Amino acid sequence: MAADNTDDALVDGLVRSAFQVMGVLTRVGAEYDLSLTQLRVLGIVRDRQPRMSDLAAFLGLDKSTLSGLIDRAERRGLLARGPSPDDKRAVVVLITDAGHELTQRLYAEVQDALAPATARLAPEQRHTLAQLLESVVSLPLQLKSRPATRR
Amino acid sequence: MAADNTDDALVDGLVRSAFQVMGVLTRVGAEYDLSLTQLRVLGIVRDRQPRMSDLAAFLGLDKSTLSGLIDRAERRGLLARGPSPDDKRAVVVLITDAGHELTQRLYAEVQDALAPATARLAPEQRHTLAQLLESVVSLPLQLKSRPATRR
DNA sequence: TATTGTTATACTCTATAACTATA
DNA sequence: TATAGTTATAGAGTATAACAATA
Repeated sequence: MAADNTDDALVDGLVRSAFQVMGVLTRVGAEYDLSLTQLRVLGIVRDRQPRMSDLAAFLGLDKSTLSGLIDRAERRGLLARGPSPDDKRAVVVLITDAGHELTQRLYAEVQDALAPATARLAPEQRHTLAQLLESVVSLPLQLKSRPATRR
Repeated sequence: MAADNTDDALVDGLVRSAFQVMGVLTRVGAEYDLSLTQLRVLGIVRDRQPRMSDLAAFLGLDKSTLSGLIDRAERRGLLARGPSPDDKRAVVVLITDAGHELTQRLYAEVQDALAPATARLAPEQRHTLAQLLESVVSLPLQLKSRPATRR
């Protein structure tokens, strides 16, 4: 509840860097007519085949929202829907070849767009920052595209 | 163009932490029926009286988008419009008392919501992270709510 | 009965284009 | 002529509610 100056500065830095990164992602996405959410979906589905409901939960969106999102990406040939092997109600989301190519291009551009910002740091500072962010980023949200171990 | 593993990890950390922070902001905002953008506007207008066009430029939005945004916030009594002293075409955005109170509550909640994540770091690590983020966050976008020095 | 996904509906966010008033 | 802001319009993103199919 109580917060000292360091915490203020940290929260401020996290929030401001977040807005900056989102600005970059928004701009890069816009070049390809992709929203932030579409971009994120592509990044997630890039190496997973989640079910609609899992993806919705991971993104914090309603399933109905996801239906529309996937509809539009599917209409553009970036994603596809497929049947789930173990549940006839379920639908899994798949990335197409075109979607995969686009995603790779997209993420390379994000890296380039972020370079001017990260270049302000010395190599060992970049390393430190990467490590600290890794610690801060929570991993509680996990996509169980393949139930790893049933307990 | 070429990017090594550290850069990959850094960009990944920046992007993931950005999505995490945005998730927190979205959730906190949603408690008060405020979008991310509304939240951001409140944070900016908190200690500034920008003109509509300056605010739009800062946020990277079209002026027409801002008209709607301010309309809705004004309808809720959080913001108000006022005349610009030096330009009869211009409109300045003002925060109301209610808006100010809400903003303070909001930002305290964001701090609390982010605490579990930042608490994973030791105090001196928090300090380091705050400093590194400060270096990374660019300040090229400046709101000239009061033209500091005309040149 | 509960869960998965879709559809209908409504509101916010967003941009483009056309317009008014002022510079 | 150019800039500041609003309005009309349209598409995307979002949630709620109601529904069909499957568990």
